[in-house]
Amino acid sequence: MLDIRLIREKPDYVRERLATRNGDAHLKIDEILACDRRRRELETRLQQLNADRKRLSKEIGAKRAKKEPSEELEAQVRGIGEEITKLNEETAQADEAQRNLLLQLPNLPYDQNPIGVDAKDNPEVRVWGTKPEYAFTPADHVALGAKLHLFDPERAAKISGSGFICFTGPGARLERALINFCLDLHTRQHDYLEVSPPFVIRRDSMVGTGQLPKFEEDMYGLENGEVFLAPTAEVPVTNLHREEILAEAELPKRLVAYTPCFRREAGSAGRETRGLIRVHQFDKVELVKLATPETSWDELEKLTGNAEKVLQLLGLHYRVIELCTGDMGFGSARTYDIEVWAPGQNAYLEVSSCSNYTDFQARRMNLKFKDSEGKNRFVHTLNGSGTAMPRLFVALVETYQQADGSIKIPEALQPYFGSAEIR
RNA sequence: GGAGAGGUGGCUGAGUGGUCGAAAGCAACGCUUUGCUAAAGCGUCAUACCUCAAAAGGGUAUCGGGGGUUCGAAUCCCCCCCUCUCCGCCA
Repeated sequence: MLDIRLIREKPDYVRERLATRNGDAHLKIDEILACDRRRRELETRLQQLNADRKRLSKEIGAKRAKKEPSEELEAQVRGIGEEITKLNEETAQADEAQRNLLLQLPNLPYDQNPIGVDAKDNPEVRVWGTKPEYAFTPADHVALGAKLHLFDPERAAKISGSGFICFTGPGARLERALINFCLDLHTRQHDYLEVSPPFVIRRDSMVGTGQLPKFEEDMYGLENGEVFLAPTAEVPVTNLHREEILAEAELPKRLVAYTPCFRREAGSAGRETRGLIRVHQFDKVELVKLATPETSWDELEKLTGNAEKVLQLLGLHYRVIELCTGDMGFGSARTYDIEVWAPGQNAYLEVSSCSNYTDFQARRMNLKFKDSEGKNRFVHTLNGSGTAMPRLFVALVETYQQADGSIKIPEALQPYFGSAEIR
């Protein structure tokens, strides 16, 4: 959520920054400003009436104490009360209208973001490793999975529908090994605190991180839309400290969580539907940071580096791209995507998206810290996958496939997997 | 799921219709005193919003959340959320 004062004071700046995104957010500014003017006008009038009522009610109390008649005053205040009730309603409506407008507005992109329209405009930031070469035509993970019985899409579809996975045997063990490998790396080497949060999320927390109100159709809802399945651990973990005032010394907070992620992927039907690449439920280890505004950009670099470390230790070739303004997510001010090479796809797969949300989410969830001068300010929230499992699984089995159809397990993962190959 | 108890400022805790944004204590911060420490004394010590060019100042709201009764609600009534205890069920 953007600061209404910023919109009020620098509407041109806000419009200009928003216009670099896709969508029509920048066209909403005038409507918001009009709403804000009306809201403040109502509020000022309401406050004046409240002040009158308060003052006169005290007078009534004083008169009664002295046994003086007060009927006339009481009638007058009753009249004011009726006006207040009416005005109260109007003001509440104006408040809500303004909040709804603000909740629909995406974050301002960072001033130094590359300007662009879509994924084609995302600059490559760095590349690690090189594409592996094979003396044979590398198979894709679907073929490898079928041959080695790593997962069973048909039976998963039978119980849950298309777009769900059921890992089996060595595949299930590999999935579990990857989760544990990531958690151990971030907790032991990168000093993140592990949390294991609930996956069922209430509306206000979904609003807090920005999934609601705009993206409800992408979420799995339960209990008639009262609660939702978490689409990412970002939601429960970032909301952990919602409505709190943290001490500056506690920051930055580094949190890591493994959770399954549930996504309806509405509108994605038919796209990347083969295999494990786009599914309704997948495992992910997520990194979340709460930082001061002074350090958040630096923390984003570190967080991205922490996620990259997963791929480095597994020996997987990847590249980091920076999202241009047109391709960035709703709440993000700056995003790096990490894309791992998948030989069987002959393509890079997004396994992590590392973003600084600045105070966008903190404002929605009222998450603050007390700075060294004792002032309460909104924290900056960051998150990034560290990393998303099924695609990491895909890259790993496709990269380490051998001519005989077996799969080698990289050394760093062997203690977790329990053996050196799958055959 | 059933029955009961409760939710007040950073914490403890008083307050059952008026002058209460809220006593008192603790913690914190500042000043004074002091050889240091300790202690004592004095003071400060919630948040959001509105008004104002800004500051100063003024104002409104907030005692879990929402609604109601009333001239007036922390206090009375209703709904919801949360916590605790007991019962039932259960991995």
